[in-house]
Formats: sequence, C-alpha cells, structure tokens
Amino acid sequence: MAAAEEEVKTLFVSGLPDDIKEREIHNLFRIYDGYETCQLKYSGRGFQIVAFAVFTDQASALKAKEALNGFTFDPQSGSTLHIELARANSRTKRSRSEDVGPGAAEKKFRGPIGVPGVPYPDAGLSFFLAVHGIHLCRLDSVNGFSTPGSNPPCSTLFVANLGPTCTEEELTQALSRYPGFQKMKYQIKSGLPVAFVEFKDVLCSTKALSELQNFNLPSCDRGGMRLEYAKAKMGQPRTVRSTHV
DNA sequence: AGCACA
Repeated sequence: MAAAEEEVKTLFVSGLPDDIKEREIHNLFRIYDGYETCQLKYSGRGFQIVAFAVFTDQASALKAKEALNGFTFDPQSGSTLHIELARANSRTKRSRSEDVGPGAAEKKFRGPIGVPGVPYPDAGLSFFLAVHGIHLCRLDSVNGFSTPGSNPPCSTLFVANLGPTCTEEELTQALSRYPGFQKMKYQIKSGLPVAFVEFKDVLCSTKALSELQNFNLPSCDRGGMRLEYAKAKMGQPRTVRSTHV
C-alpha cells in the first residue's frame, strides 16, 4: 500500500512551555471536531517539547490549527503556540509501545479518556471556557488575571499606548476577531487614541488581553499596545455604589 | 501610566 498521497491529518505543535503535560495538549484539542489523540515528543536537536495531534481528517486538523495557532498558551511565560501540518502522519497504530523511547515520559492519550467506549460529551460552553479560559491560560480563577496594581477583571478592556496615527479601523481590525468581541469605543485622549472594548464576558476579555498585550500595530511608534481591564464595565454607571453587591 | 459612555 504505497500511500504516496496519504493525507496528512496530524498537526505539529511547537512553542510549548517546558513543563507542558500531554493532558494539556489533549484538553486543548479535544473540543475540536475530528480530534483523536496526541502525543508529546522531545524535538531532535534542542530539548524542546513538541506535540503531535492526530485528527480523523486533514480538514478537521486545519480547522483546529486555524483556531489555535498563535494562542498564548502560557501568558506568564509568553509561550505562543505555533501549529502547522506535520510532515507525516503519526503512526497511531497501537503498535509496540516500545517505539516510544526513553524520551516519552508520559502516557499517550489514545482517544478519549474517561469511560471506555463512551466519547466525551461534546464541547459545552462551560467546558470550552474551562479549557480555554482557565486550564490553558493557567488562570488562578474564572476571574482572570487579578494582578496587584491592576484593575479587577472586567469584560471591558482599556487600550492605550497607541500611536497618534492609529485609527479606529485599525484597532477594530485587531480586536474584533477575538471571540466574544461586542463593541469598541475609540477616542482621542490628549492627542493620543485610547479605546474601550467590550467583550461578552471576562474570559473573553482575558483571552484578548493576554494575546494582544504588547502587540505592535503597524501604526505604532512607541512599543506595543497596552491593554488593561477597564475601571468600569461599558454601559454601567460608575456612581451607583449604594446598593449591595 | 492616559478609564468614557449611559
């Protein structure tokens, strides 16, 4: 069977932090259609860890790649995923597990874990949020990054450190592609643009914040843009403090 | 190091 034209349905994933666990990669991919299994490998030269994620077909693999490429895997270390189609498919046969070699410290995920034969329940919203907002970003809580000195997590982001020529259109382009984007308010504050950007919830704003932090827009003349949780959620009166909660 | 709109 010379599968000369065998469709590559495996993704090659790099940019992983060195304390990555196979479980994390598994949880990253498992909500995507067609995902089957993954394994970690130590890349040849350096001692970088890479992962191979196997899908049922190339189209599914590419969809997951599109969704996750560039994902800031670990905001604390700045690790950003780099995903491409693998050069060849993983041998996913349950062949000799001896071929794993000394490098592979982890057990492989051969399909869904949990009850044998019972697939995962599909990706419900809470699961999606749990995986992407909490587990993958390694947030301490569903509230996002609550770092001392910053505002508490908020679904509205404040964007600053933009160049004087940064237009509303440019900013909108950068921000509106993030999941949960709702609206942006752009204004000039003492000659420089700033913006308020509303997201569906804190997890969405957190993801955009962590991925766009320090991003260099073409117009920028002063280092990357800076994002913070806004002091007040868009559309919420700030003066109402009398009532509880 | 800059946080408005309702």
